[in-house]
Amino acid sequence: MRAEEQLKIIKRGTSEIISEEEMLAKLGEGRSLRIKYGADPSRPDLHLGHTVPLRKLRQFQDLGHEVIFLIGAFTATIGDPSGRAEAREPLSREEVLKNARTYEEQVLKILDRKMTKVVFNSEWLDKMSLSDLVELTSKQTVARVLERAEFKERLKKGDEISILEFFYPLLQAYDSVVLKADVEVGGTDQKFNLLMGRTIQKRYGQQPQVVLTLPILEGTDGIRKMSKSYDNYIGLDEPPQEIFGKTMSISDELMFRYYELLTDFPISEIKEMHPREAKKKLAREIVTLYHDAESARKAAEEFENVFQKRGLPDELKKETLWVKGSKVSLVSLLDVGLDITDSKSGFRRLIRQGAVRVNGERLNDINAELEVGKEYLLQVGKRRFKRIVLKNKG
RNA sequence: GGGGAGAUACCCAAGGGGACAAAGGGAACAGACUGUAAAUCUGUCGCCGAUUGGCUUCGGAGGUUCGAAUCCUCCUCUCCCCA
Repeated sequence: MRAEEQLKIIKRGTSEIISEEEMLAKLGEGRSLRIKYGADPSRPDLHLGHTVPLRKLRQFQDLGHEVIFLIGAFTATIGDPSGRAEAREPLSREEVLKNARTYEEQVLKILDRKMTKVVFNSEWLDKMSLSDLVELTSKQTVARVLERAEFKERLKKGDEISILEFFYPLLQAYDSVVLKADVEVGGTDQKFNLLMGRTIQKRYGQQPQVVLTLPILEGTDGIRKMSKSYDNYIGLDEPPQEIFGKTMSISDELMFRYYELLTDFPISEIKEMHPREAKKKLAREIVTLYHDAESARKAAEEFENVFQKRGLPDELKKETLWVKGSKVSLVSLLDVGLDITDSKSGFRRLIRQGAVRVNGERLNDINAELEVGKEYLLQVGKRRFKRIVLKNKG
């Protein structure tokens, strides 16, 4: 494919390409480019936010380029300051390696295995000698590193910055030197680090990599970036119904954003649809991508059943709870294994607020009792259901 | 090396001896409204009981006091200024 056409495909959904001319020139060489993408294996559970760059990498692969998936085994033991308000806990080597394996598995749901080379930066960073390191540090100044917005903010706020963290951009840049990367892909929050790669590559006499940044996906709250620690994420490993449900709960505005960054559907078509139908289509598409079409169909069906028709989920397992006597208070069931809310106080609170239903009847007595020997359908809020059987343990 | 400021619940942040389980905001959860939307409004938001009760919590360890998040001592950590 001609370089211009490739560029057009690659440009879609990107935030910035530095620089487009260089990109075009590299594509024009007609060889398979080395596309670097660095991953921090500290949290191996991938969510939709991670899929944005991964999908971009896949596009490169489909155009015949090679993806070098770099696992920051070494750097993860330091801790990356990116997008963090505070210092990150370094990981042990064992944890990193274990996480990396899980990571790899999940990543290959999106990437083409044949076109992906997985490497660990510990391979070369472990062997680096002190003089190598000193040489590296001599290629950059403190002032330049301090330019990084992240550091500036933290300095201003009076937060700590460890010297180890300070090294991070340099090491990441050095990775690019070792890998002779042609392109490095990352989120916009990585821009500084990616650009550092260019500078350092030049200082080591290499052609600088092209930097390609992608927008950071907002989480389900629509405000902050998708992240496990904000609990606003949709995980790839989550069950179909969860993915479907979470997707349906996003705002309409955010839906278009998700369409743009997570699918290939043309936005103009989506805008003509009823928002609810459009959102369902999106939810089905996402479930299909990370599970399969059949699961997506089922999830949609169940969703309609539970939320639109106020019915019950399909698969509601019956749980048996063993209790003493002939009657028990509802709240006390938490003591014998009922897992429907965190604490008894919390449970009472929910009852008082009218959030609890037993066999479909709204309950408002916090001392309500259930009869042993019978079967009950418990519901807390809109989404939590439990079918239980009470049995006497004598 | 010297001087100063600070550490409060999931997060931010007030409180400077009793009315403090601790203001306010955010997040979260629930109710109303809906398209399970979002936005909005209302309520809840340490744990255990329940009618006002008990227990554990304000960086850590001790101490003063009838009584400490608040005062004292030591320790840990962070920041700022000076050298």
